[in-house]
Amino acid sequence: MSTSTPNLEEAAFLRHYDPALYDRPSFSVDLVIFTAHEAQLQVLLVKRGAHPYKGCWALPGGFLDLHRDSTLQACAERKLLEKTGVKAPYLEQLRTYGSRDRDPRHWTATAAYFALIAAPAVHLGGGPDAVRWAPVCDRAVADPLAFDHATILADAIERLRAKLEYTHIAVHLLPEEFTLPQLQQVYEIILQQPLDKSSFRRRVAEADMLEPVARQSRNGSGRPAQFYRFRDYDRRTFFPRSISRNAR
Amino acid sequence: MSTSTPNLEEAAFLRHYDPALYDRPSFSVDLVIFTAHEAQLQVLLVKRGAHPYKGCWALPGGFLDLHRDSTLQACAERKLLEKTGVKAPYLEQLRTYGSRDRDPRHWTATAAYFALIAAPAVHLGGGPDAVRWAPVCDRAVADPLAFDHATILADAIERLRAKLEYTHIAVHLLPEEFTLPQLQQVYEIILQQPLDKSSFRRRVAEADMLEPVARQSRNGSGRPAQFYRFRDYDRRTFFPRSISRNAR
DNA sequence: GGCCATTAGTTGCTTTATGCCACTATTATG
DNA sequence: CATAATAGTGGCATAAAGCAACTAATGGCC
Repeated sequence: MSTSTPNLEEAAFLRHYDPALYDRPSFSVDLVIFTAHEAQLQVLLVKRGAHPYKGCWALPGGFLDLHRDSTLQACAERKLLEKTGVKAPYLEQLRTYGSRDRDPRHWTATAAYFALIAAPAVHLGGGPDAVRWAPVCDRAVADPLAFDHATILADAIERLRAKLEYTHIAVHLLPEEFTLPQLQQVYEIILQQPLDKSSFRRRVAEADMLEPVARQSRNGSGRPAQFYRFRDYDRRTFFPRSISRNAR
Repeated sequence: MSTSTPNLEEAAFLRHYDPALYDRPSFSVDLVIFTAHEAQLQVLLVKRGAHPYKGCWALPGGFLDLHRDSTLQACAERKLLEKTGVKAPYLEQLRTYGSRDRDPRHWTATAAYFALIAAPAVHLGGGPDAVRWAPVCDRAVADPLAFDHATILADAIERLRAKLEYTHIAVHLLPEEFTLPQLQQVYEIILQQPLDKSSFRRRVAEADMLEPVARQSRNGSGRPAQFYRFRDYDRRTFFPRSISRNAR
């Protein structure tokens, strides 16, 4: 990214030569990387090292590399790998934010993606940037975010909540093998309301998404819980009803 | 839009001058404009007058104008107005498609929007382009479409179907005043299955979205139907359950 | 006018899903 | 061996959805 102002004479020439070439917004990809950890939904933030918003926390991201990235999705996958060192089990485009005002320098657009990863999978601190997990509380994090990243984050949380109702993406916030109480806790963390155990289990059973594995938890006192594995990561099936109807 | 190939020497200079300026994909906005007409879901297509895909049907759209459009949404609104002459009651971003391959010339990205308008509202044939409504059958139209527009269309239909289940956007496919049988027909057209009249009306009544107006239909034989008006275009309320559960 | 076809709109019963709460099961701990 | 703690099941009251028969209001036709 450059902070120099365009040479207007040159720009005018280029515009004449090929209008489509010059009339392009600066285009980047930003990531909203979620994990569920310690009874909280958390999002990965990086501290900006350059102006504008220098020193401010922001969503990880960066500009497209037209030579390396053959698709937008590939660019998002590359940046995710660079930031977290893992290939996320779930990565989905959120939407694209484009306006003259979102960056004080010029017209910019950013394609926002959101990713779900299991908390233990990530080892931060690889690069020189300051990186941290920030707990999400009521559609936002405690710190102010650069650009329109607070809006992007709020939209991502809304999308995540909505998709929890009719898809099984919650499993991607857990390790490959997990228990039903763990899964229910993920739902409760994200929907921010307690769910009825009996109804929750009935619904999960009806969806027929999980297969038991020969393993049981040993978490201190109490009856050990059965571990399960998500049956088919490719299949996109739906709950017959909204799961938040199981609220108590 | 230009079909000339970039001057590589010049491009290299510009890249040196401002890497962020040159490393940008060509960026456009495409529209999926839906209407419900004659018991079919229809989508607006234009015939391409330039290469590539010259003579092929395509979704309407075009490049951003960084001087006129302050946001992506504004650009979509402008193009919609240019194509249809109306301000659509519903316009929503679908997603952005970007890859090296979708245009044979170079790396391109397009932000796709979908719009819903009432059939009688539109008067086509304003511009020199060939424009037509194409009936949608099973997530596609009869003709092959330019670029990846068939994919975009399929995604738009999927989004429309999904949103029909939990929002009231269907009303935007009808004139301001409409009858319940008309509304039910819109649902049946898009979901492609007959719905139970009694359950449908019960659900619409529970949602409390419509207010009756002092007007009745005179459509040939049969009892005249009550007209209604959508109560609040701004409010985003939801059906408590998926409406397609009313399938017979 | 009277009958019929046609479409709009209502009612009530049956079936299914959900909310709720109590119950059993299996472990650790003292 | 009792108790606390967590996992998991069962049953019943209530609410919603499916289904089909019913009434209502219009135009067309004799």
